[in-house]
Amino acid sequence: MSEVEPETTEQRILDAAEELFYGRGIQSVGMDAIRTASGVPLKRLYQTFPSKDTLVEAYLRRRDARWLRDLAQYVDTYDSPEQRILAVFDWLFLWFSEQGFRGCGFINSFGELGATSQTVADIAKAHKDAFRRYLADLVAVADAPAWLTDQLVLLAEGAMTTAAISGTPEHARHAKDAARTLLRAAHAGVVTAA
Amino acid sequence: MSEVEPETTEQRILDAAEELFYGRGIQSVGMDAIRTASGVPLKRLYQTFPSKDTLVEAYLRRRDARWLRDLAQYVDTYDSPEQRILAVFDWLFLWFSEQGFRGCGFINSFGELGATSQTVADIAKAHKDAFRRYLADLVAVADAPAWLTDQLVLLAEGAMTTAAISGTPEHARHAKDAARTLLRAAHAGVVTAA
DNA sequence: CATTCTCGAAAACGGTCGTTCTCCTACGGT
DNA sequence: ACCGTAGGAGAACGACCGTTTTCGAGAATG
Repeated sequence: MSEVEPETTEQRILDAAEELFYGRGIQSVGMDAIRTASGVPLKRLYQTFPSKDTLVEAYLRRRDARWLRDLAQYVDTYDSPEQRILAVFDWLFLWFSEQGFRGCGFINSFGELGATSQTVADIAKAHKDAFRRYLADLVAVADAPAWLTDQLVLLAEGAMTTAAISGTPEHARHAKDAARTLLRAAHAGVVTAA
Repeated sequence: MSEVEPETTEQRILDAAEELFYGRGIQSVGMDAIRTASGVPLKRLYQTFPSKDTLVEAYLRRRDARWLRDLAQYVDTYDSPEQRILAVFDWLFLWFSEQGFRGCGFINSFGELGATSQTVADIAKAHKDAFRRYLADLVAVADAPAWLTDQLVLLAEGAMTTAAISGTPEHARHAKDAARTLLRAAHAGVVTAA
């Protein structure tokens, strides 16, 4: 019962791992760096996560769940279906403005390890699918055509990578502007087939 | 004068390096794999590129130039300013459909090494800037407002990452549909301010 | 107090990687 | 034929990394 700190060992490891993996890339971070950052000795670290691969997997899964939860919490502060769709891009702006923002952790890990690790590729795909399903719900509630979802996904994903590489959050505003135009066009029944 | 093959040593190295770096990620590829794939012995490899870092840099620079050149060549087969803009997304579809497509090499290398190597981060940024300038030209010639450029960039970048992770090229079509809608809205003078 | 057990710090191990070096073959010039 | 040199194949080296093991300092128990 020496639980002085509220944080469990697993959480301390995952906190350190997330900051390092996200901030520097996965392969650039050794287990020793995670040990130093978390203060958890190597022995206990390997008792909690039997390999670096499992730790990477746990990092991605926790980040996946928290990212979608935070997004939904923000969107839930709006009522109007149209505003809820646009709120997604406001939330992106807040995220892009955070110190240490370095793009989408799943796009980054897919680019780094997707060809090597099927697990990482699958988790990234599942994350993007979940995001797409969330947007599809918002679109359905707003009575917009289903294909608007695909367009909004592209704007959001494009904003993430562009914001990461350029280092400025303003691209979320541009995405929101475009989303508003597409939303209005969809509601107006403007069919954009060739 | 034993130049039987038209390829120079440097080209053979870069060809092998590009296929491996792009296909598996940079840190996952050792110099020995490049030696095997290129058939160039290690000694000559290091005479041509004094370190892995310089080889990575050369890989990125050559890919940058060729990518933009290929895009422009395709777009140049169209005359109408509007069709030239939309042709960008047709070219993306062709690119996404190529065997071994694994997303944008610059987004990938930025996610993997951008935090560690300022050089890689700079090259990725320069590549995206050049792409943006190219789109800005197309937009200007089409007499569309400058801010349309920002929106088109987001659609293109989003299509790249979404196509990479999902593994299907259709997202280029969705991006083209959205681009057409945004282009029409811009020409109609629909202001999308809040 | 003696003993056993727990646990953290750090050394050690095996493998890989970037880079250099060695050795050997083959050829060119005289 | 002989020698010098270039060039290629691969061993070698030093550093690092993921993982395991050792060692010693306490705490718990009799």
